Amino acid sequence: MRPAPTILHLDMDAFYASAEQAAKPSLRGKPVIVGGIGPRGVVATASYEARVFGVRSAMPTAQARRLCPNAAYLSPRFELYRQVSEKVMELLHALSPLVEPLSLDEAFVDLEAGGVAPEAGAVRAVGERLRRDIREATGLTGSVGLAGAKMLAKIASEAAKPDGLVVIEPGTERELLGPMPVRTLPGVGPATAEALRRAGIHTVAETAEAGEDELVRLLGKAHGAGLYAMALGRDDRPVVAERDAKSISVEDTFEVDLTDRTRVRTELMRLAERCVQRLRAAGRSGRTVVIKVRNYDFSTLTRSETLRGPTDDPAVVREAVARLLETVDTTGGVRLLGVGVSGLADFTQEDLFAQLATEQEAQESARVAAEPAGAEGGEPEPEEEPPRRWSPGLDVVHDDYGTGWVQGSGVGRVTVRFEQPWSAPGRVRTFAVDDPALRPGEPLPLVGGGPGAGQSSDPATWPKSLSPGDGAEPESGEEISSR
DNA sequence: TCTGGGGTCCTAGGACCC
DNA sequence: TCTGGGGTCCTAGGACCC
Repeated sequence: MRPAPTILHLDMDAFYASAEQAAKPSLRGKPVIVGGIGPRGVVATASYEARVFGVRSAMPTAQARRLCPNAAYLSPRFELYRQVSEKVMELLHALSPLVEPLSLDEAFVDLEAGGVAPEAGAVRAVGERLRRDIREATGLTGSVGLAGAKMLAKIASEAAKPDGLVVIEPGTERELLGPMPVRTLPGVGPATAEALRRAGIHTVAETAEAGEDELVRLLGKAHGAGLYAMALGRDDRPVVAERDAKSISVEDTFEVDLTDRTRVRTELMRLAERCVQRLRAAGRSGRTVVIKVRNYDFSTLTRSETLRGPTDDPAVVREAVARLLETVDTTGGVRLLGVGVSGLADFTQEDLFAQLATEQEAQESARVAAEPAGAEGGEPEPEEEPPRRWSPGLDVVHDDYGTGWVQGSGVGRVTVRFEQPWSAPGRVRTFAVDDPALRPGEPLPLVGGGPGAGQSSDPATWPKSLSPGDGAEPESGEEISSR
């Protein structure tokens, strides 16, 4: 516990939903719900207008639709959220070298390490200026908590929401925490709260009164001792800058349970492929392969296998996944499948055969890719193009009407609203789902865009295609002259 | 009401080793 | 006759967080 409130916690307000409202003028002031759109989706973020109807994060989307049928239901656009997040994190790094991101929209900052005077007035001024800078740079609001410990800074930012700032002066924390429900403390979820409730413990003060021994008996060693310290307001955890990931995983929930064993296998192979792609993109390799299977009744199991050395070879991971699947009964129906890799290392060191095979494979596919289409004499690759999916909320570009977003689709039609972050609310038009004039777009900047700011309003200058590599190739002349 | 996707940390038992 | 103690690794499951 520091003598001054020099730990800052930033939490962006209803982040995904606010970003969507900033991007889509017609949604400002209206209930917006971002999350899974399908029959088994859940709410990621509800705008404050939607929360009035009782909609909350982690609620099934089907339930949200009953509570708030007139909200806009949008698929998440992580590309946009990442862009905004990067701007926010930049502002935090300007305050201190010690920044600990917790997610795209949340982070701790150690202001003491940033040289801010350890005094309430000074840290408050820094917090208020940060909030102004964030609004200016992103158009969004964030709430700030300041305290002498992480836990308290986080409780403070929660109390500050929305669009506020709260300082907890060291010395006042026990008085403040005492009457709060145990669920306020970090690490107390439904299960812990229930265990405590059965022991007659409901508030933070009662938790402290129970004593460490009793809490350890109820909750186990690490959890009990940790909770006791928190209840006393003791929290010396340091702010630690970004750590390397310890595992990478991907998973899919299916709209309808899978019963066909072959289908289960092919889906797992697809997931293995996606997992390895992410592993490689991160420049990592891993030693333990995990599969996850959630059954029709929501019971979930995992099976894992540790290899002799770390790998990032898709074939090696696929084979491990196939072996693991053999140990699982899937006859009841499978709701979710997942593949993960842990035991991550920074480099690959695997058996020579697999290494060689991978390299040969890569050379082969590079050679094939270099061949002009149809040069092999056989019929050209069918190039199976999956049907376009127009998820609500996604960016699109139309040859004549410009940039907009998908408002909805069905029965062969897609409805698009044409507006930009800097425009007035736009008009809606409907097209055939396979209209060649309509194509997927990219998120537009929330601020600093608009006509005369680098973003032309003339349709003739809009990108004709966003296929990978298009327009991204360096000019060959540039490449040569740069050597 | 019927439960996402991406993570982290902890516990506990058995194997194995010294 | 029958049994120590501890450390580390692996596997599986569970709680929790955003």
